[in-house]
Amino acid sequence: MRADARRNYDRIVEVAREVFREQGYDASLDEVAKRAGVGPGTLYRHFPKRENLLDAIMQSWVAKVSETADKALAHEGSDRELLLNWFQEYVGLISQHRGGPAKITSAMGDPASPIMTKCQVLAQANERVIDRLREDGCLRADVDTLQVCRLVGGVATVADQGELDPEAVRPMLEVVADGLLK
Amino acid sequence: MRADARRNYDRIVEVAREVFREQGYDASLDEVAKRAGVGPGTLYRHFPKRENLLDAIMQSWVAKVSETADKALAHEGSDRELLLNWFQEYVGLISQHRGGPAKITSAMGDPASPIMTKCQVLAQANERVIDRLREDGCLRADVDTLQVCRLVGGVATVADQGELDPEAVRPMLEVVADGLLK
DNA sequence: TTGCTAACCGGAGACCGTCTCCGTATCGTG
DNA sequence: CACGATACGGAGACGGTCTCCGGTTAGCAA
Repeated sequence: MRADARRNYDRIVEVAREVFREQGYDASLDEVAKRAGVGPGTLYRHFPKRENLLDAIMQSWVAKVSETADKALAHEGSDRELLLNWFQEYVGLISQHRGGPAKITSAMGDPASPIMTKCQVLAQANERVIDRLREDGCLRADVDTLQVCRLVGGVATVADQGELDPEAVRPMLEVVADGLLK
Repeated sequence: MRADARRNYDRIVEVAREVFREQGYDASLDEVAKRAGVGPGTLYRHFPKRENLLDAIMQSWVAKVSETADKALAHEGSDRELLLNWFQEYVGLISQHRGGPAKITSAMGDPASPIMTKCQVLAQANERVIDRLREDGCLRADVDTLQVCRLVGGVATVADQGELDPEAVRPMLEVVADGLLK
């Protein structure tokens, strides 16, 4: 990759992160290109689909995911608190910008999506937490980890679309947690 | 309202119902106008915003909602089965076309949405079921009916966006139900 | 340094969906 | 039948997506 291409690439990713945070995942890509000081052509050559751009943005995100799961697993307290705490972190991780929860949750099971592998990292982080609780024997028998992702993703999605604040989200996560625990 | 206006109005609603069913809630409105044999101007005069059209489409829906709740309440069986059955019906009601679950669930708490009153009907139907179970004393103390709508709506939303089949939805509804029941 | 070529840029513009404006046509009443 | 109120519909402005290709530049080789 040529140096100027590299510069533009990085610039676009940086700007896109900012624009998505401000305006959500539906923001105009031409706007991103304009702010990055490049033509639309340049943007679309580097990122043919919107999701490719999202993929690049999420590069640093995967490290944060694992790290967050580690912290959650180190949590002192009851199983319920551990699970609930993780769920809240999970919601935070996928709610970086508007439209994120829906996008990430649906990409999780879509092999055609460029961000699927990144979503898998999240799914694996979740699995680590679930497995830990399963070992403790406090989970119901038939708990499927992908289902857990979908449930928590669903809560995050409605919260995102309804612009709910975290205080309204917590009780919903409690219901999900209680439904999973023995 | 003039007779020709009435005719066009009805025609548009009928066609829109069909198009939304085929292509989801994001379908092109010009396409709807074209199929209905009217100009875009006519469509947008009758329905200034997309949601006004949805509102008209849902006219007959409200009756079905109450009816469905009645049937669910008449259900023979355990409390859990009653709740689970209602949840499944609920998901079916809001999943008539792609994009429906998200739209309806977020409109429920949005006073600016033209379809809010219709969503309230659904919320009230849900409340009837929840109240009935509360009377039976099988629900946790702090169950909020709006939260229940959001939870089930969230499950329906991820199912809609991930194109999951009903068999994948059921276990998620079970988790929610179990989290609500004592 | 210079010259060359593959790699890259960027903007004009095609395409699509939303929505408006206003000249024209139609209804239905007197 | 005539006339005013009402409604129609299509041309077109607008904004977003994405492509194509003539022009430019980086970086290497001599």
